[in-house]
Amino acid sequence: MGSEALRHSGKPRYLQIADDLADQIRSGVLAPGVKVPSESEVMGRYGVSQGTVRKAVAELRTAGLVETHHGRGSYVRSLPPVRRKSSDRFRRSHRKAGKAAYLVETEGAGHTPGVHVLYVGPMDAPTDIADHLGVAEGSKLLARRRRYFVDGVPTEEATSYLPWSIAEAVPELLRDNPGGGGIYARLEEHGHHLAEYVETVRARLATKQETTALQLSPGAPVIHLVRAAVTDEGNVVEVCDTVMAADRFVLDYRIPACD
Amino acid sequence: MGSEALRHSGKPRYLQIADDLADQIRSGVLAPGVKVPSESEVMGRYGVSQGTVRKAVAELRTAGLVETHHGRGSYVRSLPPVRRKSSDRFRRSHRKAGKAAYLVETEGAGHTPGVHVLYVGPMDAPTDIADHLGVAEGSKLLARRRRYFVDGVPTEEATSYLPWSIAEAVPELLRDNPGGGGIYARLEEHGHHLAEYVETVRARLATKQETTALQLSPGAPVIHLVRAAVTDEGNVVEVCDTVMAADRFVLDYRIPACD
DNA sequence: TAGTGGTCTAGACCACAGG
DNA sequence: CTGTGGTCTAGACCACTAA
Repeated sequence: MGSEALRHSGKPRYLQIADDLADQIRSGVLAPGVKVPSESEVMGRYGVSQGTVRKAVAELRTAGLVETHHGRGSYVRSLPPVRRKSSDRFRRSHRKAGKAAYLVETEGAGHTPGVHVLYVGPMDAPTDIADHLGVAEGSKLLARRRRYFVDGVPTEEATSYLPWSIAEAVPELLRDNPGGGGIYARLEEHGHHLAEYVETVRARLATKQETTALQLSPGAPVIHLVRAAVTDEGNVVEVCDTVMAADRFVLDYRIPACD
Repeated sequence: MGSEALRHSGKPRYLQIADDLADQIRSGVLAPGVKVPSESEVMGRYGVSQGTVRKAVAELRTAGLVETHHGRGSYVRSLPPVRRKSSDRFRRSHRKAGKAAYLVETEGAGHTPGVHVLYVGPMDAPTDIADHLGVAEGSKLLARRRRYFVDGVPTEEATSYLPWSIAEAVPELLRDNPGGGGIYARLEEHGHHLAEYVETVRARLATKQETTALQLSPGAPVIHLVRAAVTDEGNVVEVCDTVMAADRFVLDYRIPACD
């Protein structure tokens, strides 16, 4: 009985099994990409029922150690490359090189970047975005939604929102590729001189859609970052809403000391 | 059979039940703090077995909507206070008021702050901290570990590390309460003029210990923040390692645009 | 003690992937 | 087709909590 094993160790059987497997993964007995023994095999090996094995594997999944695929099996997760989002990525000098920040960052780390444009076009302002932009809810905005990849693995999904009145004066913004230096370069070329960026960072569990879009395990955490670009006049001309796979990013910020 | 219901909706029964309950919570039918119907009651109401109900409740738990207590029942989580860590919280002018940043932030939001000092004393430098401080691994450091509360609920655990050579010259740092303005004020009084703070932000799932310390549900995400305090001379005099319950914080950063 | 959530079983059927 | 993970049941026993 399970209760017997429980008395022996003071720990649920499914956690013992999960720890056993986790040790094998961390020690390299089960290498990244390798198939984890099937449920029925683990059932036999430990003499437990399927439900117990499933609970054990669920533990490993939320710990980010394995990913499960219906009909195929469970596999040890290969650790994805970590990208570092530094706060000086918005320097104008970087834009002059003509490359977007993510390209430089990713290639510099020896990885292959990729972007997929999901949508570029008009959209009614959602409440939270409207708040940031200082416009009415439901106002017409330009939305630019794209998904970023590193070595073919999706890591990030970002949507930029701009008031339509600003966007229509900058024709490049309606194209999939806004050109060298990205949309901030285009905005500054059209007289919107940027003074600062304000970022707010949250962390939470991924929604079902995000789990799919970013190929995450259920229960995996994401970083939700909202950045507002503010001009010299104090106007917010763009808001960028980004959802990142938490285990693939580290955010860096430099805060100058002041009085 | 479950398969029948599955065909009807294309959705697993346990998710239907979870969604039903989630709707009742969001619509206010089940208010914060209220007891969720017991497993046996839900079993009867939906005509499913205990395992199915448990999976549904597990969903609500990882979604942060509910907390379960062995032997007592499940309760709708009362929305926790959100503290806003603005990047200007380290201004010297705030320190002159004599209050620590967390006190001002928490009281300003209408909540009752609390601190519990867990440890103040010497410690050997862990590798990552040693890297930040630019000292050898295993060097003698002063460690100051404390847990922060909001309205009695633990929200954050932070450890400050300082090279022992610096700490021993500032006697207040060895006391539980370092005095008005916190350790940054003491450091500046002793000639360490701070030029900037560098923060690195990660998000991940809580470990077992963190789950206990911060009273989180298993599988809940945390924000892991490491801040280095840098002097005019470019020396790192303090590193603060903080783990926060992700759903209780929003981090704010202002990034000045520059060339 | 009664009621609650936590663990476990033995067996069933389903949906998916691959040979 | 076989083997895999995903869902579900009916029933059992345990551990914790509160009356």
